[in-house]
Amino acid sequence: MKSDSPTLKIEDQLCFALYAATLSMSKAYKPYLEAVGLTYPQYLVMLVLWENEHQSVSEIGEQLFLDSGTLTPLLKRLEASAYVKRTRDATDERRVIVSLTAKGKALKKKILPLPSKMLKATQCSMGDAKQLVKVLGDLRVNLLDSLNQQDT
Amino acid sequence: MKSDSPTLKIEDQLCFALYAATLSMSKAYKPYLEAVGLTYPQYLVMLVLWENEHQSVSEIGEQLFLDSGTLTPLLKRLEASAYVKRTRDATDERRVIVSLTAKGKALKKKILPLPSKMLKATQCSMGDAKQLVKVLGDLRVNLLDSLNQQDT
DNA sequence: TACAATTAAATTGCACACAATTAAATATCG
DNA sequence: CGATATTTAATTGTGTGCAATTTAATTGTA
Repeated sequence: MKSDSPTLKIEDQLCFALYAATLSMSKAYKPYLEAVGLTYPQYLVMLVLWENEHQSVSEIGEQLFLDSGTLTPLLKRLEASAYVKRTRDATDERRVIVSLTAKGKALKKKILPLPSKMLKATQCSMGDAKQLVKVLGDLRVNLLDSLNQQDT
Repeated sequence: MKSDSPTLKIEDQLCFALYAATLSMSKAYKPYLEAVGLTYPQYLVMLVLWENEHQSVSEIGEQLFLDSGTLTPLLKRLEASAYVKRTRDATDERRVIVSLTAKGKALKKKILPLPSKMLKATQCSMGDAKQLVKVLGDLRVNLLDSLNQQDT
């Protein structure tokens, strides 16, 4: 099996395979999330908050690799939907603490069966999915590392 | 090795691993694409046009899984950058044919080494990358198929 | 041939992503 | 203590994605 040098054909591009898979994932989630009034990135924020119900904007951003330019308006929309509330940290007024409301906490139970539904949609086994999560995590780390190495 | 049922932990989610890897891929491409005045989605359109230099908006959209709402403004920006031109199809005035300009064709040579640079950034072997492209392609197909099956 | 149905892009409106800047609060250092 | 630097969110502006609608052109059909 020959291992040629990379081409410019769209179907050979790892970047595009990733891109298209991610868009299709978001589309696959959409009907379920629309039913509870969430967008896909808002769902990711809720996942992070279900693990720890009080977090600053930057703590949420570190886990999702998103900055305040993305999160601030998204969190305001989540607040408008009554899933979270935003309060200034009394001990450091620069920080905004995002907390789950009762409605936000209650949503967790409703969402619980979703990952299993989506796993089924992927047609992956649990083992396949776990391995893919690891491969994609390594890929992310390597790509972000490459940005911090100014040489080629 | 136990294969439990899915959790809601963000780090276990395949959807998030995909999402974060895609964002990091786009960030990794950015310095190279900025140097030639392209965004990442514009680069994907150029890849498609380098394979076939005259295509309608919908033909481009079929390959990239994007619709006219996304492509029309993107193509206008590519036209403003003088990489493509847009003309109505004389035999069917509903269709807009997107074509490469001389500048657009010339860019191909400059971009040619990029996939190999990016492969290096991923730290994947060519074989790893090819396999991942296949897995992600299957995933995309399965996810989009799941949308057309109205039952659970 | 009229005329309804279909098709292809464009448009509109909303929600991300993200770079760059700003503003406010806190920390640091002379 | 006070000036400066740093940190944290918010803001601004650009460019996607995508649903829903609109407009124009073509096709199908009675």
